[in-house]
Amino acid sequence: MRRDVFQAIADPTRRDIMTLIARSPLTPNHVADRFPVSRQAVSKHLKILQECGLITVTRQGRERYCHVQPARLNEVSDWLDAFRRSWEERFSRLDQLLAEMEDPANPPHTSPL
Amino acid sequence: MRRDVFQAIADPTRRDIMTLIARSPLTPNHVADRFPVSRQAVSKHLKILQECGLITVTRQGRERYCHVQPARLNEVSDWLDAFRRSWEERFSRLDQLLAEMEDPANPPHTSPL
DNA sequence: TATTTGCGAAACCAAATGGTTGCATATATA
DNA sequence: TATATATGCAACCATTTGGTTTCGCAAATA
Repeated sequence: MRRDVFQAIADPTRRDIMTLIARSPLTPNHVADRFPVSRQAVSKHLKILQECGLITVTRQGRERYCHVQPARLNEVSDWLDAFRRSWEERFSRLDQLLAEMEDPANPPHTSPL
Repeated sequence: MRRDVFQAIADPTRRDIMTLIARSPLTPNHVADRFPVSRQAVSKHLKILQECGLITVTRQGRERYCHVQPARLNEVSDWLDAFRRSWEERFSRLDQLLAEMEDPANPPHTSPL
């Protein structure tokens, strides 16, 4: 099974869980209280987040606290940055730009980010 | 079927396709040449990217050119920004911080991004 | 006109996903 | 000690995913 950060945040519930426990660590039960699915479904989401390092869990007696690990999201922003660099590189390649200007299928004036 | 930007970029092949055509628009066949899967598999990926607005396709005779639409990725960076705001808010809430310092299950010195 | 080329659509398939219910276990508490 | 609480794990299920092969059709070309 694929288990990477991009796949982890593809699910809207998992994104919401991340944002929720970013404010303050919560136990699985408290997290589950905030979502319309079962405790076990949330538990699965937490396991996936844990497996790709987006959260860590510390035990405190019979309770477990889920803490967010924000640094792991750098993988996403790094990819976004690399993508944007590729996009901007397009405008610095004169030959490419000239070719596009002569070819109506490749409009050169598509707006950047 | 879910069809949003997060789900679209969850697949590594689709991320690579995005980065590839960010440099310059390509036809589906040219895109497929760059990947180890069949042309039809790539065609499906392109359809998904198109359905969630990450690429647009212009026709030129019997060829189609796939163009990246970078602005749609703002949905991702917007979520990252919102998440980081939530994370930073954690440090501005004094009561929360004090509670964490007294509770070893909630370490207050977890490193930010 | 006959053929090649570019590409989408459909049918099919194994695996993954996101959910459920039920059970087990460890820790608090009465 | 008996009970309640917090939580993980396993089994099961329907749907989605990512891939394949096959077919069809429109546009270019011989």
